[in-house]
Amino acid sequence: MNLKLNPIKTVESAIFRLFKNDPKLKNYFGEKIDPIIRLSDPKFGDFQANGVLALAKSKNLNAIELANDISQKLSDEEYLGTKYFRMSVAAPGFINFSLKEDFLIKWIQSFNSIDAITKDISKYYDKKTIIVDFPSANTAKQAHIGHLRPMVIGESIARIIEFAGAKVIRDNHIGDWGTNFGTLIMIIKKELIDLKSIGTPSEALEEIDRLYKKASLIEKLTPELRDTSRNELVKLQNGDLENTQIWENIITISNQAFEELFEQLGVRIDVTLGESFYKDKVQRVYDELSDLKIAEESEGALVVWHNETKKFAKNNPRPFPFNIRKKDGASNYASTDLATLIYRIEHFRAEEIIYLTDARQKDHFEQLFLTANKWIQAKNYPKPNFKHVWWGTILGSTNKPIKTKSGGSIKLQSIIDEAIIRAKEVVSQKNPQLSENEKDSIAKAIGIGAIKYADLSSNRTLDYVFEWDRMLSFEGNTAPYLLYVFARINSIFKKSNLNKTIQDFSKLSELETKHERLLVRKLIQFSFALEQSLSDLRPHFLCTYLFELSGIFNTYYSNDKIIHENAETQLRRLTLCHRTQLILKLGLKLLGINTIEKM
RNA sequence: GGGGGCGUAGCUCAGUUGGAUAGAGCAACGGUUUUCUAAACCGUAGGUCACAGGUUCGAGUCCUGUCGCCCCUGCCA
Repeated sequence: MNLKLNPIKTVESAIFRLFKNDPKLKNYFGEKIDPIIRLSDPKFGDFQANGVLALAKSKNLNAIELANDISQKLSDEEYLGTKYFRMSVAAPGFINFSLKEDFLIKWIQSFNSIDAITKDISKYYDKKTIIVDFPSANTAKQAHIGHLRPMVIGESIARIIEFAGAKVIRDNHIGDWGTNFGTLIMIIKKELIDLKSIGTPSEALEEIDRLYKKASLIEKLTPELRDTSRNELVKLQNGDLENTQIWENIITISNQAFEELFEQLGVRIDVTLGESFYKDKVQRVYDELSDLKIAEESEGALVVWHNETKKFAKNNPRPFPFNIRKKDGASNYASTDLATLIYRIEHFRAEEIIYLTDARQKDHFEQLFLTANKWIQAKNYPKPNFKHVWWGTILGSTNKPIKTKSGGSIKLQSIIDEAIIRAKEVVSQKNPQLSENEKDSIAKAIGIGAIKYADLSSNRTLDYVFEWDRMLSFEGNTAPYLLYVFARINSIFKKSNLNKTIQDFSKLSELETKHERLLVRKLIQFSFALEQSLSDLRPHFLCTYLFELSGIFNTYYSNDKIIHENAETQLRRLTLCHRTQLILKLGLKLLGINTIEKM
């Protein structure tokens, strides 16, 4: 048997082979059937094939008889055989599959390292070039809680598809070319501010943020200043040296301040190409889309209608065009996104582009993709896949979007700081004997891990409620609970005299207890969870799995003594600890969460 | 007005894309430690899956309608 990480694949390919080779089945159903194999309730087995029911129905056959026929044929050595799988049929026509002991052992022996797992899973994307557009940091403004989800979800998705074999380019598409720069330059000149002398990047950014708010207020009181600002913006756009210098300083400060956050949150960025980079590339968008008659003038602006989609059709009572050039001739979000998209195809040879934003931008991306596809088709450009990965809002305890008491947005840095402080309080309380350094590094891992895990563990398309006590709790589906299991296993290895970095754990002796078997079966389900997360780019499937794995490990731990007088038993149980740790570390890594050796 | 999302236990959430008797965690109640980290484990209780129809062997999941909440709806990104 060719062992696959995911045994469902093995079962599936045996069924496909059967339907290809068996003349009777092939005649009746053809080769393109879907066996619909799913995990099943443990009392029925490990997996079940639900597809027989539909097949039987399509030809008016007795489903149980068909299921019996198929499962009997699968027992042939040519297909699944009987060494590794046990099959049974249940009403009204399910085929149940159980993994036999030999399979459990063989699987554990085969997938004994990250490399072994990587080798299997990297075929999923097979070196496809994928641009992940995140976290779209803004400039001249401090990061707030709204930046949390793009950083956390984006990083996790990037890691997951990278692990699945994609060549990932993380492109931070910064908003560095807005009208706000006129206002900022105005106030900076007016107050003779030297941005470089302010302090650290985040302090400087805070000052810029404050200056902008102040300037907006002044503009309201003295409208002449608004003209000054507009004039500064025009000068900037025309390449005025002094204004360009100020603009560059602001961008540099913003990027540096964001990098501090990326560093803390473990976000990696490959390229940072903002709107300013595309400012000389939007003309091509206007030209080509106009020439192709994809875009047309409307109320002075250049827009794209999509008549095949009711919502974006021209004859809609309340029209909703894709506006790609404002009536004053300026570019906007849409023009830049189109220019960016073409650049990514031509320069990066992107085969897939994943955009990460919140739910409110769904219409924009629907219009963007419709427009891009028409453009690409007309010009015969290479056509990548487009995906919009979106998410809901972070809510406060009142079930309204989370805000500070005064109604402002909460700074991302203050969230991180508070998480670490809260985590440290708990660590100090639980383990007062640790050194201050140890407490700090543990608190950092737990605090940041907790924020991230809270964001990732529920379905991203839903809103979620931000609750400190829950995310930092050591009970339930939380980062601390998972991290604890990891640390606990470390402690076992320390107590045993086996060095897990030297020992290869390549053999596994016969399993003895029910908890050993349950743990192995759960370990085997890893790839299933991973593939679920991959198929829809939803990390919460992986979270749910890791939580369940941890629970099963804890049960195992409290029932089966691992440090054992019998050397063989001890080695086997330590091997299971080793694999649990392997999967936990890998899974958490894919979520962007660092493990800690002790806590 | 139009479009989209959501509604599952007191609370926070899962529910394997239509499968077998709807699951966790918290909170509540009860139990487990001379033994590898009790930051753990085990148990009890808690449900008209918003409501009403429909589709079929089979619906929390798909379709229609109703109610409720949230978001988007021409030049912000």
